[in-house]
Amino acid sequence: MVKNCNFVEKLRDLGLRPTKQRVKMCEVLFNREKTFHFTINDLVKMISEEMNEKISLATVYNTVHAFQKKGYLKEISINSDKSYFDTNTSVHHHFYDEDTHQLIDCDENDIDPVNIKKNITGKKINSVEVLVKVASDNQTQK
Amino acid sequence: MVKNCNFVEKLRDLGLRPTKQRVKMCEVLFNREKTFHFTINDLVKMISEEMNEKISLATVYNTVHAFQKKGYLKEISINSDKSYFDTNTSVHHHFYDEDTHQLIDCDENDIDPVNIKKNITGKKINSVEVLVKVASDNQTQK
DNA sequence: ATCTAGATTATAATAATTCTAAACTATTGA
DNA sequence: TCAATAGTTTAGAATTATTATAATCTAGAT
Repeated sequence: MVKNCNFVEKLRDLGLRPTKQRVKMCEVLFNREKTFHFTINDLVKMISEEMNEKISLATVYNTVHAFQKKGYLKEISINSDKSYFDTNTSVHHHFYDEDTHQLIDCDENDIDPVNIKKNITGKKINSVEVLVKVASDNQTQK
Repeated sequence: MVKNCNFVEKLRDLGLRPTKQRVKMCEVLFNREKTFHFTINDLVKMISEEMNEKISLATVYNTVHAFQKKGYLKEISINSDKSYFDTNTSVHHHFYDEDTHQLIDCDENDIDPVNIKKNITGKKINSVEVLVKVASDNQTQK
């Protein structure tokens, strides 16, 4: 279990004032073995269930966006009615199960490096993300 | 200029009743040299400006979704507050300009085929999409 | 021409997200 | 230490995209 103190330092390093709410959110998001994906709604639920804490929805939005801007969280490019975020900020790809709407991380062995041959003058590549959509194989393939 | 009649046939082939609204929407969407990307809002504007026609918002949604289900339109997996659609239904990838929020099509020469080594039992791959995010190269890189 | 399933429509409802403005608090520096 | 203040949090309202509803309409079959 990482001490709160670390998050206080981390937040300060990011230029974010280490408020009670932000530290709590860090604990919920980053005090884990594994990285994971979540929606704002998931996160609010986690905060109230795991931490028995209530943080205003507006603050959760603000903080998630602040973390994202600082590169502490990553938004996932899936078209959906809601936004998905990822605590794994490294460059990696995803499988998306269209049946269950589950998002599955790939590691570097799952997909070979993508070779981009196009170049847009004056622009640099910020990220390359592959999304592999999968669905049930058998029966009446829709 | 493709005759309406063709869209009537096309719609029938897709199992969609060729109503006035659907034919009009086909004209706006597919009577073009080039494929393009749009949001529902863009499309409503195009219909009213280019065709001087008014189609109910609900119908535009219904029809776009019907076209999508039939594979006549493709939804693009960009996380955004609104949904983007593409009249180019072939498998292709995108560049996304984070400065201008413009979406640029890739053709098959721009990105080498992606080699997926992961396999999920019982699931088949429906699509593989690469999204390359680019932004201004020079100055204060954010 | 009539019937009917499927479409269209205006409008209401829903859901995610952003805005607002008042209350609060971490930090600074006197 | 303590007040000033800039940055935060908050509840609730506002906004925006999308979906649901239910009445009306119409394409296609009989």
